[in-house]
Amino acid sequence: MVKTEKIDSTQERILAAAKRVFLEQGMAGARMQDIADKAGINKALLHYYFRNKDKLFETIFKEVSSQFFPKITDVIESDMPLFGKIERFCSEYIDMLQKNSFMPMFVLSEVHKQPQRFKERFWKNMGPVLARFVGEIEVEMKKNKIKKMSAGQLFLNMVSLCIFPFIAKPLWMVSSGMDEARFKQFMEERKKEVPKFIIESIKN
Amino acid sequence: MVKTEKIDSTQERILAAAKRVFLEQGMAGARMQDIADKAGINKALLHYYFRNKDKLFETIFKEVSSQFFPKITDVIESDMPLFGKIERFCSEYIDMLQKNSFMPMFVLSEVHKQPQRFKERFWKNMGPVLARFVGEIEVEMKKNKIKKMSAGQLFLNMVSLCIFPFIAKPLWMVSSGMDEARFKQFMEERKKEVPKFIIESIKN
DNA sequence: GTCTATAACTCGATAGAC
DNA sequence: GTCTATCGAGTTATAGAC
Repeated sequence: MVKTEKIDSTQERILAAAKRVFLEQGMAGARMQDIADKAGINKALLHYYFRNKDKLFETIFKEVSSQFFPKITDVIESDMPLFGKIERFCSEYIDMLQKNSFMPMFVLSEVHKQPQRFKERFWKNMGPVLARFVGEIEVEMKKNKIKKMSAGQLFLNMVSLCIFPFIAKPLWMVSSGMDEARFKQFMEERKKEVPKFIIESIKN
Repeated sequence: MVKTEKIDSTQERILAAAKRVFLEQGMAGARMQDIADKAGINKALLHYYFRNKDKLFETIFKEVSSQFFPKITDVIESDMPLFGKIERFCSEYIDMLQKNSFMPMFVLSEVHKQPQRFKERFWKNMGPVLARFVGEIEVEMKKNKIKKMSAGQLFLNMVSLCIFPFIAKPLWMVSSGMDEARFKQFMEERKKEVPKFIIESIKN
């Protein structure tokens, strides 16, 4: 080996720590000290790697939100029939969120504070793909393959059913008395239940 | 008049200002100075009325989250048939959120940070009511009035469809290019669309 | 009750040695 | 690259006059 890759480099530990802290606390709530502690270094070194908090946040937000959307692209771009796409769209989405259940809260609460920034940096790729999906739904309606309704409303229904449970996760767990394992199982069932629920509603 | 009620008392102005600021910024992002300014007083006086930021926050959170759930109680406790309840549950809920679109983000992001606190202080009243509603749904399923599925999943679907659009409002507006007026109209349509969508899916 | 002034503190950021 | 020490801005909170 000519080059030694330090597998657990300082930079990587910083990013991992920052991700945890930002996802849990949001930009305003996160503390550089806390990130430094979790990365096992001190604040000065943190600033050495990422000039300031804003740049660090930016990096994490980019990473997180670029994971968050694009897997979906594959499904939409595929040549499956619509019901198949809906099934896979929902189950893939829920699956991804199960592995990253902090993401929706994080992304949404930051978009909520900086909508313009989000639009400029993250929407340009994803927008057209989703627009195409909505267009495809409209075509199926015109052909009377599915019930006629607003395609925008239907799309919003779809993402609501997938994403909301993860945003409401702490509330739901506390309210229903579910523990982590039970919640996981409940979401597992949802991968089938959600598309079934949707298709049941729109099929002719 | 024996007693003069100062209709726009300092305390009330503080609470109104604090509500605005906390709803927009969350606990961590809100500044006492900002609240004081919006209330037209200074920080010292703010501390005179509410010993510290935490106590002030607590008060607002209590007020906001106690508005957030209970209107729903009336609908659930009424003696309408199930489909009627679903219709009114959704339309009332969406209506309430239209007037307070910051609430869901606020409540959820704080519950997310302090789940236990929420459980202890705000769940005791609402829990049983919602449990009764879910129970009623189960009964209708047993009687084969509606399709059989998990009543918990159905209930979660219902609240997801109502609440999520308001959480995603900034994201949705940026993505779809809707302005405030168009979004309002879109939500107006949703008051009919959501219950229709649900009932279409569960009816026999 | 309300104000001015300021203490006390938190936190992001930098200087400078190693 | 990494550390210790410290600065300085911004905030919460209090003292004390009116």
